[in-house]
Amino acid sequence: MCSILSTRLLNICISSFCKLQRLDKAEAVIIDGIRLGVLPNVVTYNALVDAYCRFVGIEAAYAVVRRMQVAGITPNVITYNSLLAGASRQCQLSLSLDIFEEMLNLGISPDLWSYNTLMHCFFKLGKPDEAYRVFQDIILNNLSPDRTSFNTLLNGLCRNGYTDNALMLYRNLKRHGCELELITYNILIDGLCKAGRLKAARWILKELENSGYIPNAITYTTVLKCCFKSRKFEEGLEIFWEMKSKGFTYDAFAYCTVAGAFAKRGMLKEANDCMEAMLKSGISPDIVCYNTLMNLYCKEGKFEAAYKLLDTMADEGFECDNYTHAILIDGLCKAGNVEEAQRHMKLISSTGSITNLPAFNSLLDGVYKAGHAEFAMKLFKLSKMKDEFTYSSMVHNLCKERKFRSASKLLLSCLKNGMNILKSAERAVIRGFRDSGFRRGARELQSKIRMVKFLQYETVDHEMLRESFWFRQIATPFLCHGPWNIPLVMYNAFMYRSERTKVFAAAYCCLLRNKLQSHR
DNA sequence: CTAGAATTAG
Repeated sequence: MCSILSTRLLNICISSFCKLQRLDKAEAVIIDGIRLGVLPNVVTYNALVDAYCRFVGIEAAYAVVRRMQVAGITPNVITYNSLLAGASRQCQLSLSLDIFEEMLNLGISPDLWSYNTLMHCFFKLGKPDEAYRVFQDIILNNLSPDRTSFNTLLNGLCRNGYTDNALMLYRNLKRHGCELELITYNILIDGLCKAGRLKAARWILKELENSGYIPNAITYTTVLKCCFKSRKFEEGLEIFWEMKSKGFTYDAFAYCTVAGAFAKRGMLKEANDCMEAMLKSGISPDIVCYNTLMNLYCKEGKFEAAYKLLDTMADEGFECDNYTHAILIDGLCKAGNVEEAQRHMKLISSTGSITNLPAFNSLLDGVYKAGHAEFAMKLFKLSKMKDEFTYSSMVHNLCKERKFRSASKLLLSCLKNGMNILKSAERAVIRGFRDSGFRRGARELQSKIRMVKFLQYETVDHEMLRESFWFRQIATPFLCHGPWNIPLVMYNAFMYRSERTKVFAAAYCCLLRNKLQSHR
């Protein structure tokens, strides 16, 4: 009895030190405990594994797992959930899969947390199919998805372009009387805002308030960002003042959003004031704040200050990320110092192997604008990674040189690759043809664009239809009130796929179960 | 395990 109590005390001690990121202290306490005859158990080691995952790395966490095995303690689901969450946090998909497999091999059956984490990981990596398969697994393993499962699903659907499916899932959850959390509404509002569907977002905001919740700082920041994105600057500022008066500016989020919006409008003084107000209110800057400041210094042309900021960041223990480098490289290019930008690009590509497409895009644009058109074209052709900005920048630059034929070729190849191009780039080429007297060329290009888009849309659309259908069927098994209300078309599809029918039935049963439980 | 901020264009 005594030893159980002591181990419990030990665990409380360990978990406190782990939360404070004092892993050295935690380790010391374990050694002291062993010396005094208090042996650590699974709980002790699990706290350590989680802390190592969060603050050090997966490898270090695995070292703890090996240590516990040596000590004769078998890792359990919670150990593996921590490892899984750690890998997911770092977006290491293959590692997550390995961990999951290892877990299965050891005969540890995953619980809801394991599945939720895995699902989140797949969504984060832009693999909604895999994520959906995980959701299927939850049901096939006779587990009931909880609120977090649905929140993760909603968030993942929104982030992967399935806003409609997310909305449908939301409606069905609501219709079945599931109690929604504030976070659920926030997820949806953010997803809808980012998809540019302001009307729907406003509607959900209203439903949030109708269900008795009060919008929190996150809701406000989401709406704030949305205002600036849709160029409702004044409205955004008003919301910011409201946030201030309600005490929702206790962290850096709102300040960085507003400062970023000011900077984009060229109102550098106001942006600076905003950041200064933030620092004055005692918020300690994080990496995003530093990047926002970096952007301001670059836009103002204060490169000395920018480099000094790099030193400050290093002193404070912050490592530069892709944003930092992209901002600096873009700033240097826009200031006409392409050589320095190239030097910095070389520096970051020599130290890390991570690709930084925004930085590359800025540099490419800078090189072209500095008069090295051929070199830029060579870089463009050599690069494997291209996005809509890469193409748009090239098209714009070609148009400036009045090379409309090459520009239109590039534009069409961009669309054929299934990528969008900025509307401005499209307009530039068409206007270019028209203004230089090639009215027919302009018309031809327009119809070609329409054609390519149509073909693209056709293939994409079928894909989307099918996808959305499966999502509706499984991820939102509550689309219909019951199997008896399924539209005939869907019913036929169920008949073809007995396995999916089974999943649907299981999902429906589990929903009923949840409903019954919540009524009790 | 789930929600908000920072970069490229216009």
